[in-house]
Amino acid sequence: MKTHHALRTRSVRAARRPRPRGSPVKSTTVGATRAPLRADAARNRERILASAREAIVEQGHEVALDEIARRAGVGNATLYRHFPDRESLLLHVLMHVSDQITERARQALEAETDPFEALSRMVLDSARERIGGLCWLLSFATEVDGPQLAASRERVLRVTEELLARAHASGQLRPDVGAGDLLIAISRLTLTLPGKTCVRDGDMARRHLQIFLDGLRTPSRSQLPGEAIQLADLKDERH
Amino acid sequence: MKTHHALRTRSVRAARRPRPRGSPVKSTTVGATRAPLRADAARNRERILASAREAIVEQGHEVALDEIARRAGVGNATLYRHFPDRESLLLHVLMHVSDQITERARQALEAETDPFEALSRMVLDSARERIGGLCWLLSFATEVDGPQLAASRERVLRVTEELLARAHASGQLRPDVGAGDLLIAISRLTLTLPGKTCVRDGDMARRHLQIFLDGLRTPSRSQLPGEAIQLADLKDERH
Amino acid sequence: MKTHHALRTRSVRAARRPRPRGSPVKSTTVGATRAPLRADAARNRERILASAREAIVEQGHEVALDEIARRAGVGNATLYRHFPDRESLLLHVLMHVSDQITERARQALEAETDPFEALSRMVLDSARERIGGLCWLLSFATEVDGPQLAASRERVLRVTEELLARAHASGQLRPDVGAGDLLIAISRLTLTLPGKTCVRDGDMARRHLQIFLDGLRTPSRSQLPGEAIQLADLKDERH
Amino acid sequence: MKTHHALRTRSVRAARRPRPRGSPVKSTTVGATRAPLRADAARNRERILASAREAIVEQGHEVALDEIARRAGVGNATLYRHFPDRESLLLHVLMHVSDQITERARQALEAETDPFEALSRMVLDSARERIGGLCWLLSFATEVDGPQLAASRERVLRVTEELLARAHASGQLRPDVGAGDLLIAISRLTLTLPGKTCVRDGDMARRHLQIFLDGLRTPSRSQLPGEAIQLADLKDERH
DNA sequence: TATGAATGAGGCTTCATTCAT
DNA sequence: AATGAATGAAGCCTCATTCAT
Repeated sequence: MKTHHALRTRSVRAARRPRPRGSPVKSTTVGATRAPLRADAARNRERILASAREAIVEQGHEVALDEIARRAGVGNATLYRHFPDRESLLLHVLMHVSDQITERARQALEAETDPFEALSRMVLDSARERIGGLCWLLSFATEVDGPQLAASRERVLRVTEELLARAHASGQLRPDVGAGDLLIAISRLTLTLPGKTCVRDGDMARRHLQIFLDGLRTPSRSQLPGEAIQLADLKDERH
Repeated sequence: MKTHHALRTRSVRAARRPRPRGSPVKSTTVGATRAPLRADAARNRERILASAREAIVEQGHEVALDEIARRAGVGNATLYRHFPDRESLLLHVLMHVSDQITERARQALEAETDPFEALSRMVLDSARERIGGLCWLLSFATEVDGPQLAASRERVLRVTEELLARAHASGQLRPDVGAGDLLIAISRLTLTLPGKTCVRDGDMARRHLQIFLDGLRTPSRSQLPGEAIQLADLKDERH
Repeated sequence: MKTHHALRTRSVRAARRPRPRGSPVKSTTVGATRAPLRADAARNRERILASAREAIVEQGHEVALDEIARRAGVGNATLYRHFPDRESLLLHVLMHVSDQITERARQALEAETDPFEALSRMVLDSARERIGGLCWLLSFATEVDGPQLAASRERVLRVTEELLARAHASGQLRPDVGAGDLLIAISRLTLTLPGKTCVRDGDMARRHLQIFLDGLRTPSRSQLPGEAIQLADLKDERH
Repeated sequence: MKTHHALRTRSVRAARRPRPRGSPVKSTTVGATRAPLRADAARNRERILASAREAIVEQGHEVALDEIARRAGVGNATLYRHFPDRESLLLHVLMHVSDQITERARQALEAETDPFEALSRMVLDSARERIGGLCWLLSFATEVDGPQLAASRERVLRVTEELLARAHASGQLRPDVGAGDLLIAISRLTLTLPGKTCVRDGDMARRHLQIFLDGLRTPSRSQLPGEAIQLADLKDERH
């Protein structure tokens, strides 16, 4: 009875119960704020998200929710008011991260004239977000928690493809890599290692991302096994 | 964390005893099986180790021990008999993995004439072991659980340094990387991603390791931030 | 017993945290309720303590915590919320018992004019508390779990010494006994016997305590082996 | 759902299963050895009993059976061959203790001319056996494990009554105490205290038994509450 | 609305007992 | 006959989630 854990490694029970749907997911980024959301409530929400991200980076993606609530300085039930369950919270953190990467990638596209430089900038900026969790977002369901997550996902995918397309076009990027390769590799190289509270983790991630980028440049120094991982390959692989 | 017995008679006894046997752990590499270990028991032991590795690869390093026992087809207590606690089991799995990597690296050193090829071979072979757990082993205590782990650790470290030294000497490897860089990057790029039971994970790992290797070649295509991570940097980083 | 984290991510987190709150333990004797504690929570807490005492008396000090929780009519985790572990619960039960004995001893000191009568009254009153657990309290660490226990311990010790001192001074108490003798003997003669749920246990305890008291009177009817057990002898005997 | 634990506090399961009867209980003392019992087997049996007694004295009556087996230097299954379950082992230990006390009491009866001296000697000798477990034997079922336990029980009861009868007759022993009082008090005052590995425990027991004896002498220094506990009072109180 | 408290399921570990050499 | 190994049922503790203030 294999259980393909996803964002809810912690509780198996959740899978058994009827998902308590109907949670008022509120957009965290740009348009269409569903509910106006009182000022203090909004502040709480942001603090929870920030604490969650911080806690995950420090202790891994299985942090206790109470720990997150404590860091945010709110009661645990408040956390649940904003995010009906663990999965929801994590997804929103990922969305947040994703959106920030998207934003930076766009800036890179605008600011950098050299396509490979733009790509590099996006990759190295991603390292700053630390959680190698983009992968989850990418490989994870789109419609699960409303269209916002899907949108967020689409945004980062599209901008990544754009970056790659330009880099490919410029002839600086080896042709046998796809957006999937890039995103997965970023995820992995920035993933928090279990059992390590190594301070230099960030440094290492940057070093290794740089090496990876160097390996992406033309002329290709090797023949890659398998085929380029495209965006489509990252969809629906779960379960 | 001082434990004051007396009020917790329940669980104290075990702690008082000098731990019956220091786990009969027979060396997984060379020879010298410590304990004769009955035929069926030995089979169980191997099945548990195999199941553990498999389960960890599939579900992450936090798999329930009961799950591992179930996969191995033994009772939960049997698992405990062989490995007195979670830590012990994981350490033995890591040791097993480490030893196999060491073995392959040695073969690469012998068989390959080209130093960079030898390095590549070792790196790509590592991917086959999947668990990006080497990192733990490397950064983890040496004397804690007997000399076997220390030995295992030293072996993989030494062979890695040897590979790098030769590659550096041949001028094919960029000079600003150390054994720490290599091992950490391998760990990360082969780490099982939470939430993914993606079948092509192995393929991806190999692709990305190859790209990483390409980035390691001379001439250096960039200036790396920070300093080369050496082996010493991986030691004692815990706690 | 060094614990090396990293390989046991599962259970480690809790240990890392500085233990959320230092148990809201309101003083059981005088005043100064530390934490306001909601009405129902306070009720639960009292019920748990009462059930624990009852269960210990009936089944010995190794009763399952789940059993205690069941008797109290609360979930097992609720018990944990109030008392983070077995030790904590038992200590609070002991504290409660100790404080009651102290209180009664003080009343005896005030009310009784005859010093030996005061002593007798304290001893016989102790029997009513049943749990021969004072001994633990006495021989147990003082600073370990906060100052409250230390205080509770000191109180009962001091009042006992006072009672003995007066009885000695009056010439009614044989000189070769100390407070340690008294407290240990009380502990033993009121200890719940394993395997007995004998209803007359209390009666027996009182009978035997009375006989013991008679043996304490002057003139001494024998020469006691060994030396008088003083309070200091009861300290730090653990581990 | 109160469970009246007796000799098997440890496992509740045992109570659920059909008692695996038919164990070849062999007399440990005088007459009628059922099975000849090979020499080495007999030696094992004695070593197990001795280790059990020692372990119980040191660690309480809940020692792990494996611990006892280890002390005896035999495999755990060997222990089970001799004593089909925990209960059986404990009962035989008690029987052993009981028989030794009986023996000493008889010697005291013969050797001492003064009846109270004889009583004292028996009481103080009992302290040497340490386990305050006689009580179990006394209050415990008689027919459970064959007639031998019943016999052992009867023997110690009878000799105790004889000692008391003579002491009463001599006018040295206060009249309001019975054999039950004596045996229970001995049990309690020699009971191993949980959480204490106090070396002076034996000293204390002797001191307190002596004080108790002094309290038993005439002239009575008080009026005892309740009635004298007779032997009949100790029977069938369980469950 | 926000929060402290309650809960039950589940994980890890232990141990009495049975099985297979 | 003796033993090492296996087992399943608890026990203790944790934590995601729900309730009641």
